[in-house]
Amino acid sequence: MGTRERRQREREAREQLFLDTARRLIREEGLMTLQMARLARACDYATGTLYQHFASKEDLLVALATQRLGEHCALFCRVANWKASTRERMFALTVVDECFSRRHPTYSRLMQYVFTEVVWETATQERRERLTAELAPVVASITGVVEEAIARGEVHAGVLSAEELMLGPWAVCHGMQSLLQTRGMLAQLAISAPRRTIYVHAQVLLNGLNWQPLFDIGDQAGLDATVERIEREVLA
Amino acid sequence: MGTRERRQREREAREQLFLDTARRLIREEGLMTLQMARLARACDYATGTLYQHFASKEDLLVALATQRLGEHCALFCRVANWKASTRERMFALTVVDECFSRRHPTYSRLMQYVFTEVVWETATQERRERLTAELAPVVASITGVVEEAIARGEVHAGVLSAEELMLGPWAVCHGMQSLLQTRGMLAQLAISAPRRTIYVHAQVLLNGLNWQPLFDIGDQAGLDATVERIEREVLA
DNA sequence: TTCAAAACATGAACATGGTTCATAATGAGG
DNA sequence: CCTCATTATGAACCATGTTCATGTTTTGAA
Repeated sequence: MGTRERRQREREAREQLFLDTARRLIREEGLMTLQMARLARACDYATGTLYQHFASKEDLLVALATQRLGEHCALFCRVANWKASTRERMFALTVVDECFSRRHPTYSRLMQYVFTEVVWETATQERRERLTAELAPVVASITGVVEEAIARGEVHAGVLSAEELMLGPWAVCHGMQSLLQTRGMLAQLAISAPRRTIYVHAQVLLNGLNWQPLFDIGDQAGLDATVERIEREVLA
Repeated sequence: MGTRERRQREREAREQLFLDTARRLIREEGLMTLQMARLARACDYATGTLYQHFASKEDLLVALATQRLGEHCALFCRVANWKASTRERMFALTVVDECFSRRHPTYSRLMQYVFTEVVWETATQERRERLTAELAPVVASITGVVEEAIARGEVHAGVLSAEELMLGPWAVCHGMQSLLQTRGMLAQLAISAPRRTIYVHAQVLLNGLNWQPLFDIGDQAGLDATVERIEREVLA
């Protein structure tokens, strides 16, 4: 008698429906106009039913972010296990991250909002933990790449731990995207090729770490080829 | 007869009172509990009076951010005009930024929130423009440093424009601070010395750009001395 | 000094939208 | 078919941002 299980499955399917619909509404009408009552109605459920799944609006947003973050982290893990040099893998993280953001335009805005004090502190502890839990495996994977590079002598960590070391590429990638997406910033600066700028600076940082084999920063064609190869082999 | 002027001055003083009190309330009780009615009451004014200064709550927040951003940019301009090598000045930007964030702990959280779609799009166009206007001089100053370095042959821009080039150090600094302040991130990673990590990566990036004179990344004492000197000479 | 008009301050009323909960509907087990 | 537990419902509730009719103050001319 699988009654219990069937109910459970139905419940999960409904939760997914709420999340998918919320995502659609956000995509179509923006984050700020998302309304709990309208979301429930759009799914043909009452408001109260929605609240059986999510303790608050903030909770829903964190859940939404967690789901996409899961996909995001899965991509990173794939990069970490990619058959390529440690240097290429480190760079591939940036490429993959940039492509993921481009494929999901509302994702980074949602993330930015979710990590805001106003949202984060209002969400349930459980939701917050479930989000941060997504990070653990990816941190482990990437730390693994860094440690492999250190062991092979392809990079010299110096005073930094493996985790402190990987924070650099992460910061370049995250910071650059954050700046470029901030309205009124791109207008201020004359950035003709934002993607290329991100990639170049990612390579610059790795060169600065003396991560072997060094990349010739002036080699535009080589950079394009590398990016193209990563997209082909990792994002297929 | 300076009646007109007196009224104007009183009006500005009141606006400042609102802003200062808002800042205090945010510092004491957090961003999310800030209430317009309570803020007005705390200043011994009616709610409506507050709305004669700020079109909405979001407007108030943008105004608040603009004010601090003004101080922040002034510091950056001071760095740009500091009597030191271009390399030292570029690095000093990171140091000054980090110190400023530390001195004003609620500032970066406010900024993060203000640049959120939900807040930014809700604020008046005028307020937004006034905020972005603060950036123009600082972008010009720093671009000037970059161009000076290029002219002196202390750095080779390659395919990047001066503005694209300066985006790198900016992104490292901003991205690193953003990551470190994101709750549940620091817990995940074992970062023992966040400040040092920021500084090292800033130097790494500049080395990667081949920005002369190169810095010995392993030289912990030299780094400390440089930071100490910047704090003394620029932040005095 | 007086007074009409303009400017301004007030805070109760309003509007919006997140959240709850009394009630109704459902369906499982007997 | 009945009973009871579980779940769905959506109108009512509540917190807060915003407005606006009203009262007050200031201004400048008579």
